[in-house]
Parts: sequence; C-alpha cells; structure tokens
Amino acid sequence: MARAAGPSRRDRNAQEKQDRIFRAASELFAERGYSAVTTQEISERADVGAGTLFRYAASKSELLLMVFNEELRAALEAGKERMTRADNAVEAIMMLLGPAVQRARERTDDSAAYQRELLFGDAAERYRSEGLALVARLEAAIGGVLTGAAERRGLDVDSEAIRVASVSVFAAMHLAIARSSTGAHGSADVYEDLRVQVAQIVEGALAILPGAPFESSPAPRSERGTGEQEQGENEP
Amino acid sequence: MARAAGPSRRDRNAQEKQDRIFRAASELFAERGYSAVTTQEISERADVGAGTLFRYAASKSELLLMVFNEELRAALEAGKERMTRADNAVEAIMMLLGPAVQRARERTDDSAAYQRELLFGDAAERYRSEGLALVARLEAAIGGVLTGAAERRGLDVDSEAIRVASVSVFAAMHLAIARSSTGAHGSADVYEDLRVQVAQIVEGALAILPGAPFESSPAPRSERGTGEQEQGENEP
DNA sequence: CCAAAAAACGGAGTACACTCATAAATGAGG
DNA sequence: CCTCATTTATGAGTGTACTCCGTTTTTTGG
Repeated sequence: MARAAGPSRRDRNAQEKQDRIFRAASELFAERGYSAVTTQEISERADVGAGTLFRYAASKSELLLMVFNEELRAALEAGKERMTRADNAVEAIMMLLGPAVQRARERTDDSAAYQRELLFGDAAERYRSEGLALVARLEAAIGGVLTGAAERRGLDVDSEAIRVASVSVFAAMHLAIARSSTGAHGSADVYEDLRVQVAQIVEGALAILPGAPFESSPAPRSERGTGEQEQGENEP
Repeated sequence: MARAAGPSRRDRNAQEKQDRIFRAASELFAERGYSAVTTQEISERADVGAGTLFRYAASKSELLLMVFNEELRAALEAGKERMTRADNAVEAIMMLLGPAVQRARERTDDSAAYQRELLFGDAAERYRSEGLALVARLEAAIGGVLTGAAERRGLDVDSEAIRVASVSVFAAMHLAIARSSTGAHGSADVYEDLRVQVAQIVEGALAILPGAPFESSPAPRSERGTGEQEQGENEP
C-alpha cells in the first residue's frame, strides 16, 4: 500500500492514540463524572499505558479541558446560529449563551469543573489556552452584538467599553455555572438572574458610551485620571 | 488554681490547637504559597499529628479558606470604612472593593486559589460557607450603595434588580482576580477594567429600574414571560 | 537490508492529601 | 482516688495523580 507523502506512521499512531484517549475520557466523564473517574481507567479504556496518557495531556484536568472544549465549541456555533433570530441585543446574547448554559444545566458538576480549570488551571497548557481562545471568541461575539446595538442607537462605538462589557457578561455566566453546581448563595434560579444581569450590563454599556442620550446625574466616570491610587495603599 | 465555670480543659486544648493550626497555615502560605506547602509541614509547625489536622479542617483547601476568610473579613471592614468618603456610587463600590482587590494584587496566586475554592469547593464545609457568608455581606453592601444611588435619583427601588446587579459586580471582581493570576486573556490591566465594569453595571441597573428616565429603544426585557424555553432544547 | 539514532511507550515508583484503627486524654460516677 | 465511657489525637496506611527511566518502535543514513 503506497502512501503519497501523507503523515508518517508515527503521526498516524499518535493521532489514533489521541483519538482513543479523547473518546475514552469523553465516555467515562459522561458515564460517571469527572471526579469519579481515575486516570488509570481512562488509560485502560484507551488501551495505552498509564504513563502514556500524560504524553497526550499534561494532567487529568487537561483531559477535561480537551473534552469540554469541543462541547463549548459546538455550543458556541449553535449559539451564533440562533442568535440571528433575536430581535434585540439582550435576546441575542441570551440566544448566544443559551446552548452553553443548557449544557451546564445538564452536566452541572463537570461543567463547573470545566469552568474551574479553564479559569484557574495551570496557564500555558495546551488545552487550557485552547479553551481560553474559545472564551475570547465568545466575548468577541458578545462584543459584536453590543456594537450592533450601539450603532442602531446612533452611538459612538467605543471598542474598549464594549470589550469590557463583554467580559462582564462572561463573568456573570461563569458565576452562574459555578453556583448552579455548588448551591452557593441563597439559590434563586441563577439562570433567570443571568438574563437580568445581561440586560443590566448591556444597558449600562450603552448608557455610558460617548454620545449616549444623557449620562444621568452622578457621573459614572470620575474626572481625575484613570484612578490608580485610590485602590491601594493601606498605610498612609 | 480555681476555674470559674470557664471553658473546660478540653475546650481550651482544642482552642489552642485551632490557633496553632491557623497560625502555622497562615505563616506557611505567606512564606511559600498555598500550592507549595504540604499538609505535613503545616501539622509539624502546628505541632499536631498529621491526622489531627483534618479534625480541624476537612481538607487542605479548607485551611486556605480558614486563613483567607479573615483577610477578606478585614478587607471588607476596611472597604466599608473607606466607602463613606466616596461621592458617587461607582467610587463608593470601588472603595469598598479596594482593600480586597489590593490584597489580591499582593498575593496573586493564593488569592486566586481562595476564589477558586470559595466558588468551586465542596459545599457544606465549614469555612467555605463562612466565606460565602462574607461574600453575601459584600454583595449586600454593594446593594446598599445601589439602593442609595437609586433613591438619590428618585427611582423606585427594585430589590431584585439590585441584588442581581450586586452579584454581577462580585462576578466581575472574581474574574478580575482569577485573571490576574493566570494571565488569561490579552491582559490589559484587569483592575482598570474593573472600574469600568462597575460603572457599566451600576448604570445599567439604575437605567432598568422602574421609573428610570426612559428605557432606551430595544426593550431590555422581553414581554413573553420569564423565558425558559428559548434557552434549551437542541432537538426540535 | 542493516545499524545507529531518535522518539514514543509503559509500568514500577513517588509524593501527597486524606483515612482509619488504635491509643491517649478527659470527664463522670462511685 | 479509681474505673469506666466518651471524646480526641495520632501516625501508619491507602488511593490516586503524576514521573522516570529502561525497553520498544520508528526513522534515518549508509
């Protein structure tokens, strides 16, 4: 069997193992949950040595990131799809977040673990930065919605303000997912809250944009520079 | 030596050990950082057996929560103090968050770990719920500022909206701390961003309050109920 | 086709958080 | 003061994520 300059045997082997590992991890997490699965089990099901596993993912949590990045990627696509059917900014963002939020409702614990590893895991590991790139794309999409809304209202688009608001929206979603798993706080449907949070952030971002109708009384931005000094020093 | 119905010997012993453990953990975390310290070291410095440690804190992360709860408590007091000197809502909230944010800048990694454990740790463990209670107090304080601002603008105070906005503010702070440790995202001073985020959230919360000047064009809240169905089902 | 070099593999070994069976300490009752 | 019951302390033991180095496989070069 001739091979037309394709990937070498080594590469093919690596790819196969990669696939087996991905499948094994994905299945086991789905069956029993991230925390209840051992790396031994994953390596066994993937039919590789216990040590080999760690040549393909630097840690157990990287395996989770590897698997759930794909989920997030898919959810993001689906969200972008749906988004087009919304008729205002808040709805558009909710549509965008919808599929990801829905996944989180179905697989509470593992989704929370994913959020945890995504934001708190060892930086500079492959799958983590992949995941962060997805988050960046999500935020960019949110930013797009906000930009559109601003333009429709005839406001000057300040990309910084919009970027920052997008981060807030992600932060709210992140916390909603975290809370739904640990029952933190006084409960109250966290996902209903999320809609309100998004509405507030959207409204606030647009209200503050230069050229907004009017910046109601107490100026939200103080005049004195970018203000670094009033955060810190405990000793006078 | 007579003893006037005070705590029993047992209680005193327990209290002493508790103190020694707290001090040992606090010192070691400060010296070398949470992740580099082993529970062995802590139990040795506290002069208790390795097993005893876990009678006073259910896990290593509970030790972190135990120690940093006090930091947060102090920061919160300091923040409430400073807050009174602010002349608008955004400044007040930044003052309130200031000390906690400052601590996070000084001890990036451990603060991030604290946030992680606080939000993602095992629910129903003592120090975690203590920490969550502090967060609730922080959010209540933020809510107080917002209520004041709303009243000063002559708006009807919707406590739900205000509660939810307070959660957003905490979410933004939480993520700012998480990011500053892992260098996630494109960087850009996360704490400068935080000020803008707070301004946007405050403005948005007030803008949406019933009785607000006018709810600019695309209605932030859709009319059709509380909207659960448009988040979910992937299959039609 | 063979030999040497390089890369990938794998399982025994390690470190560390946490548990558990046993021992020590304390308090209550006589 | 002594005995017994109950609570608390302890460190050897356990499970598990991860590492390390000898072995095997693959590639390269002649």
